[in-house]
Amino acid sequence: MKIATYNVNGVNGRLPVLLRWLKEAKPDIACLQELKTSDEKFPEQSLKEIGYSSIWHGQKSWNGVAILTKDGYEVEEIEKGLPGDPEDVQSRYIEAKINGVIIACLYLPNGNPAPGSKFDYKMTWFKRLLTKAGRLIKLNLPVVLVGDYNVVPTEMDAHKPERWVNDAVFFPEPRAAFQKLLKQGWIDAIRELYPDQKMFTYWDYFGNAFKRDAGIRMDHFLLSPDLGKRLIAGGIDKHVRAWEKTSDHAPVWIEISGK
DNA sequence: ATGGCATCGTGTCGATGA
Repeated sequence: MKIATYNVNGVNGRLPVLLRWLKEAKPDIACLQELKTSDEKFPEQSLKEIGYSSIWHGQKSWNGVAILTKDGYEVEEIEKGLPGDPEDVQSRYIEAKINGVIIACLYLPNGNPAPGSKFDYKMTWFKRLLTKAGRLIKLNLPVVLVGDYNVVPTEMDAHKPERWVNDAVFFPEPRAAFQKLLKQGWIDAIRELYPDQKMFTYWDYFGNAFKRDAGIRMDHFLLSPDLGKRLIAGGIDKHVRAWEKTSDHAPVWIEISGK
């Protein structure tokens, strides 16, 4: 089973790129972030026409997450919105059970400018995620905690770490929180497959960042321990970042053995 | 220290992102 994640940065503006990538990559499950659309304007029909069913948690203009599945899979929606703060109106979390696997699709707050209130929100959200992740891993079920974490875990995950030291994605606090997730037992799938390689999932639009390969790795697949044993392949669809009208992120995918 | 570039909305610029 192939599972992918893609921060589309506007699902309607990006629709041609999204459809082209789906037809090419053919993931069984695709988790999307930064839909930037209200629920009403989610392009359900266009995705249906190429064989994907969707569940989504949208929000006008900002944020938004979705889980797409190839027709034929049964999707049991579990939750929209991350628990822990009823006042939080931002759409950044959606969870479903598909084919016996719990898929938690998330878009962690960026947190810039840091320090400040947005950074505080990032860390509060991260603490709620740690609580949620701790509960999920205790279920002893196959779980995928996947999406745009807005965290560059280590220096190896940045082309030029110095460029990011004043950015919330590279601040010590979110990096420490990411390490806490790993300590819970989650496996960073891409790092597991490529322990020594610089692997990027995001490149700035400006300064020819993609051509210079001046990227960072912020989109992550965290796998529950049992799923980690079923990990057989994974990668980054870097070529998609070179397409016309493309997102600043590239899709990331993994292949899990079994049904 | 800043901007670079791109998205969305009801706009022709501001807010947001990273």
